[in-house]
Amino acid sequence: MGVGRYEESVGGLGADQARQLLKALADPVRLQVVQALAGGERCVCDLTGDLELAQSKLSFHLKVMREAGLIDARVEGRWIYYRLRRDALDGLQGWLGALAAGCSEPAAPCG
Amino acid sequence: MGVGRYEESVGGLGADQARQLLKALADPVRLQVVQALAGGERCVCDLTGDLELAQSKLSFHLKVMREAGLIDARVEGRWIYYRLRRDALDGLQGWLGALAAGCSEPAAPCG
DNA sequence: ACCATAGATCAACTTCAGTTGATCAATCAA
DNA sequence: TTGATTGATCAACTGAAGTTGATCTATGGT
Repeated sequence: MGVGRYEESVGGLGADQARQLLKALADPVRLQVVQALAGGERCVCDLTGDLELAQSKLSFHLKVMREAGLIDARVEGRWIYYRLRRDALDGLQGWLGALAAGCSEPAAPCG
Repeated sequence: MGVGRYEESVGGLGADQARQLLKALADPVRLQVVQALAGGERCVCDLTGDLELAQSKLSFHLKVMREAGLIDARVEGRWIYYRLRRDALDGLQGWLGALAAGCSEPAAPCG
């Protein structure tokens, strides 16, 4: 069988969606942002100030996270509020759960 | 053979541990390996064959995953069996759950 | 002892993600 | 309208992460 032998999708999320989300989370700057957003919605100007990040830097990372589906934006006047997407977090949790489900099977001896 | 260094018995993961795990998962090659291991323990030679990866390439990624605490190795004769660490997957799940818990709070208006 | 196989490691190379400073666009207040 | 502020975007630069092919070690079979 070779290619395609393993399920390309587990736990409701496609492998590629999961990977985008994981990648969006796996950066130190973005992790800071995520932790700031874990307490609730925040506007960009607050994030810039609290995290002491260059504006273009923060904007770059917000875009990565948005394109991965990890966060959502809401425009209000001239401010933009970002928040974590629960469906993304829940989806990843489910994906991890599916991985964990079968991972304890012993190997077929390889001799 | 070096053992993973993921050890946190109680409560959630530290942000840095979580980030190491996320990074270990957020690579296309490593994700293939993870999905192969999701069905249970496998030896390296099987992985090399099934995933059609260069041996040094696979070895590199296995090392990254091992150092992140995502997988464990077991030596048996001249074969080495790898498997996913349940504690790592469970830890990440819990970490995500903690994020999701408070993320729906509305923002304090920013004017 | 010899040889074949499993798998780790190394150095050279390449690629791509993140940083930086600048500029652009949109909104609001005067 | 003008000017100030929010935030996105762009191009040039940098460095870390991944790839490749070679070599090295250890184990087991003959």
